[in-house]
Amino acid sequence: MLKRPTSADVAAAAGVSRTTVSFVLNEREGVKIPDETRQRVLAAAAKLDYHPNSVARQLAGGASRALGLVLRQTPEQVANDGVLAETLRGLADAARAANHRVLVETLAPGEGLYSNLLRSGRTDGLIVSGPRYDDVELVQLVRDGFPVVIQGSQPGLDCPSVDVDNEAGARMAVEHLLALGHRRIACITNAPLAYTAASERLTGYREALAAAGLPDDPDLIAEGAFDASSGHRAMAEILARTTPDALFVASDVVAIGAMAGLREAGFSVPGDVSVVSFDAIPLAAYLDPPLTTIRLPAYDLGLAAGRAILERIAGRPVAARTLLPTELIVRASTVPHHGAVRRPV
Amino acid sequence: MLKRPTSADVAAAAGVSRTTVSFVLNEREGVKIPDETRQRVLAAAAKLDYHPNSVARQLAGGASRALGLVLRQTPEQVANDGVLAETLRGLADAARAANHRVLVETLAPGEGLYSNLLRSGRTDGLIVSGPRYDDVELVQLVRDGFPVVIQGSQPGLDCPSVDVDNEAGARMAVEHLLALGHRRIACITNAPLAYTAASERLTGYREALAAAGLPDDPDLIAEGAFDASSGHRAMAEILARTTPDALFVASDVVAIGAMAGLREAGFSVPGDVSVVSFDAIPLAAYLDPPLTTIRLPAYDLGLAAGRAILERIAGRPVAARTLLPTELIVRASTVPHHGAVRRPV
DNA sequence: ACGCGTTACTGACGCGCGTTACTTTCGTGG
DNA sequence: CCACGAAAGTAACGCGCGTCAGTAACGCGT
Repeated sequence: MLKRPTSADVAAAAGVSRTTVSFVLNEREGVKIPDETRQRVLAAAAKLDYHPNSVARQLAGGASRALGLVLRQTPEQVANDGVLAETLRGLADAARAANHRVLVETLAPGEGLYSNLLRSGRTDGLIVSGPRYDDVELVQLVRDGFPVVIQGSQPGLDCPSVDVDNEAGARMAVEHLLALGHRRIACITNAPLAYTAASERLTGYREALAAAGLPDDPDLIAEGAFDASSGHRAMAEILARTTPDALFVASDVVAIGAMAGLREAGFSVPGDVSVVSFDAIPLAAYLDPPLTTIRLPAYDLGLAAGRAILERIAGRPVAARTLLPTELIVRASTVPHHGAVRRPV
Repeated sequence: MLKRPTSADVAAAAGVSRTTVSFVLNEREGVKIPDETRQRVLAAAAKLDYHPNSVARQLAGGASRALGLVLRQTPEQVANDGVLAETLRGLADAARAANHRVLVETLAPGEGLYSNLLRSGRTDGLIVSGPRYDDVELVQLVRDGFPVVIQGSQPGLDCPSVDVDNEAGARMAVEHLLALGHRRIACITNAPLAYTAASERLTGYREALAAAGLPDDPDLIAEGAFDASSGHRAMAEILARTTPDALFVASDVVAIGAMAGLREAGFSVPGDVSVVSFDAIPLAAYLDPPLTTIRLPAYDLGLAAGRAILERIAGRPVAARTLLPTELIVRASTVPHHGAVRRPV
């Protein structure tokens, strides 16, 4: 592979100085370049197939024009995350609009040193997805004043965060079940409660019940953990204790496992148990039955996170917390309650 | 935010030259540094919280130590790709093992200029996922000798590619149905046939039928297109023409739509129609019925692609084509054929 | 003829680091 | 006592570019 042309080569070919080449190619304002010269430079650059070395440009300019996305999740979480690709797309679009790139680092909890991405100047800012409370590196990074945006939430950390409104979404889901006349409404979380999204969604569930004057019955609650099998297990736990007439599962993927559990126990959905879940993965519309679910605007989430970190990098103030609205999508997995709770066949 | 310390600062603090600092921190071989000096340098670096500026290092070293992943897919494809996250994880792990990073560029077909990633020296090599035949930039890039690896396949392009063995996988799926006694086996593709993965899987289907002495009946074949709704539509097309007793769908996601179509038409799976699909997304095990499917080793695919591009960057020869093996996972959606084809209720 | 402003450019430095070639010091065998 | 080599370390250049201060040429009014 032949050596790449440099701006000096272009300068020589155009018969001008390197400085002039830089001025022309960067369309620098405040500098007058006659059209004749400009054309000569552009022609030379085109003829040589010149592409400015962006690494050198970064060094000279002091910014890397790259955003780091740190996935602080276990491999299982990543594999089961139905909306990660969409979020990434939103982030990439936000970055591209500002002439930045996205650098991805997948790093399971416990693994360290992702902060090198920032401290080494490889990225101008970091978006951290799904951090845990015990993320010491992150705390230090924020304390040192580096541009960081959390995707999700991390109470107690003085750092802007972008998230979907989990609480309102969950409340909306449960209110839908209440409006249909259901009263014994179970809840399976999307993850262990150490995850803020999980505890927020559980809070939304409880708020809706409380607002309807219903008691908070721990028998109706079980913990899921990202994948379908956890939903299956959680469902079995609940059914061993009691029989709900409706179910809120805080994740479509977990809901699929939960519904499998219901089927095995002889319950039909929505005949015996209405089910509403959360996320609105594309598949949800094609399950049997099609899932009523809360739409999580994944693309917008990535876009908002990208815009937030770009603002922070630019030194502009950013809202401490951005909450994206959710939306209820009613499908066939929820139906009105009909009198007594049905018994399994 | 205070200025980051440079190697000169460390040198001053340790009372040595910048060169020595570089030697110590990079553990350069062939250079003897007494332990006392080494410790002094390391201590100074630690005290100043020094992190080498990787951009400067890239400039000096001539390599960016970054791999570019270009997603040449439509937003719909990305959203419905159940294994993209896994592939990305494999790629990121491969990169990390070689001290590289992954830079992601999502670029729908038709949009241009992703080649800047490479030509500007921002990345050392590119992995292009799902390119189309008319990708002029890609052809030019390969012709110019830049390190590129295709994830998928692109016949006619002189460039290493890494893919799953689609043909063998599809053959395995159909052979499984044949072994169960099925004879009227329909096929719904995962994508339009312009996509090589789709046409390869269709070829595998045809080969299996031919090997069993069965005719190639076009009535039994329909085209899917990435998402569940396309599977639903394709299923309707087939059912309008004929009634199969088994079905091979070249994608789990599309299969979910197809099964919804079967249900609507009054057929049960696997009672009336056995279904086997492709990809083995995590959810497949929890559907109703759990799907028999061909496992696509997504993580390994990313890992292999990463290793291949790293080899190419290192200047070592790379196999023109790497095919990863698939695996049949038998679940409840396939059962033995029982005499006559059942009619819908 | 002279001063002054404008136009059209350029020289040279700095970004932070890797690296080569060189210097200085010291121990040692002859 | 001297030559020589190893040990320990350094000065200086280059990577490719952005950018500021500066300069040469020229027009113009007086």
